[in-house]
Amino acid sequence: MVRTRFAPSPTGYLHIGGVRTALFNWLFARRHGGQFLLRIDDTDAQRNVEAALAPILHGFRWLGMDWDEGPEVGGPFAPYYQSQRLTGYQAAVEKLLAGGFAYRDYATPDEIQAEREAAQAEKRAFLYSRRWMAETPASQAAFEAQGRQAVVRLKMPREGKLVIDDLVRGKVEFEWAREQDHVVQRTDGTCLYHLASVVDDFDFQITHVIRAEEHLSNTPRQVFIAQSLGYPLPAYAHLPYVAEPGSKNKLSKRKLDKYLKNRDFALVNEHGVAIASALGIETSGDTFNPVIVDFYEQVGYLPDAIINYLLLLGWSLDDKTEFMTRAQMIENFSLERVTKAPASFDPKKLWAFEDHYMQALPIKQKVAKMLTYLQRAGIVPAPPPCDVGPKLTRIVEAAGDRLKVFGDIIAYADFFFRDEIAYDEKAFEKNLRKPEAVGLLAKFRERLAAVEPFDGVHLETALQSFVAEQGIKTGDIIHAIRVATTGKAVGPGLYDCLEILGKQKSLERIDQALVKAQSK
RNA sequence: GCCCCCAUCGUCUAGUGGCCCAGGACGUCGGGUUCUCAGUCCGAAAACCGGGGUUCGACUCCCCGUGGGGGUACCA
Repeated sequence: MVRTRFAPSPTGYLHIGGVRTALFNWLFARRHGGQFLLRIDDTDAQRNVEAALAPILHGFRWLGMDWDEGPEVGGPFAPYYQSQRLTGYQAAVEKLLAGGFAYRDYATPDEIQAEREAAQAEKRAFLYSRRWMAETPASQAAFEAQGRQAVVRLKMPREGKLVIDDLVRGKVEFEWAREQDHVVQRTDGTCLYHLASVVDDFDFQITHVIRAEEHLSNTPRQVFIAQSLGYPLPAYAHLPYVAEPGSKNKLSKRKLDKYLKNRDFALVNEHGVAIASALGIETSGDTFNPVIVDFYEQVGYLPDAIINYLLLLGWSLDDKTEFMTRAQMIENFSLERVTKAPASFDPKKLWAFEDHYMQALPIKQKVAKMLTYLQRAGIVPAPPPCDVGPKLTRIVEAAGDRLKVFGDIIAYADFFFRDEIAYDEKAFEKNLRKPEAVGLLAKFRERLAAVEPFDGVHLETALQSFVAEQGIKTGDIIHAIRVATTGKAVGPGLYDCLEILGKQKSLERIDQALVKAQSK
């Protein structure tokens, strides 16, 4: 039976790098028909854990990574919150102490620091002298009489070595004598992460600890704790971290300013921020950006695109497979094929996956989802009038693969639904300021009024014959019509635009543009 | 300082001693198609960190550098 876990801290957001780690855990568990659980590392958390956890759980659900045990779903080993498991940690500390695997230490932080600095000055590895170690009640009392307070430290072995057979990295060796007597319990009685983590992994019967490589160096002390407590060891797999765009530095949420200097990152960010602004979402600070999963949900990316991209960030099936369904991912995932080197996050490639998945999405689903975006942006009223559906379907069809995320519909649909039109002034200047252009547009307006039925085929015929008669090229008139009727320089095919707009509205807009063109 | 991990095109990667004067994808550049944009089609440029070994033969194995990352906390 395989059991894996992901242990988020309730921070209020789900980090893209964390999702990658969670994904590999989830995939591995599903691959082997095991369980994936969520444990909440909230030992040093402040007041509102639930509020800070909600966006994280929401993100997992949105991405389709279900957990078999953990918050909200419970499970046989509940509770899954570390803050509620303190007595278990305390018991473990007692056991360590009783077994001689740990000791009460009365050194002050300054005294430890002094020893550490002395070792460094001599260029040798620091090893605590254990001068303030109390092993008997008598020495305890003596130290306490001096007003000293105790922490509990691990009494690490000082000879031999540890060999870990890491599922990603292979054999990794550590000399025990290089390992510190780490603190497992503070003077105030609270326990530290490593102890808690090991106890929980045992209690939850975790078989495979799959986590970021920053924990590789921490593994010896965890192994020591586990062995001292008589626990069986889980298998370990240390994943490379996710690096910054275009660099090998670890991706962190704190360096947003730096990432925004990366062209691709900035582009993806701006695109998302524009959509979010139209939706009235707060986009300031470091709560809304491409490092955070919520960004993608709000802007309207597809979970499958995110997952597929993340899957390939540090893992590959072979030399060519890029796109995989969930079932294929589960069927093929293996830790042996995880890369050892860090992989940098490339927003442009994520964008390419999004593009692919969006184009593959059935039109009905696109329309349904995009309608909610138009409503949220206030372009379409909340219970939509019944004619909106067919019209929106036409728009989505006409826009085609220009729509990369659901939120893109806002920019493509607003001129079809809104009465007033916002002109791209630059395009207007270019195409509608010259007298010839205005003259042609005025002439074509009359031609347009006679087109019947007002559909793509007839519109094209009308325009082509007009062009032939006038002895001009299509390009000489079509841009003027586009700007006049849609306000923009780019967009879906013009015949589609006119047809969707309808004759009346098309003529009105041309008239309006002619007035504006001649005003100035 | 000490310990550990890592190193193929700009990026994600394939490669487990000869199939590699290194393959795929994203991106980039050039061209075709087109009313714009998007797309699509065709084409191009683009990498084995450096130095020593081992071997008939190294991207692949070993050693030494160099570079990057992590740990060394009464953080997680």
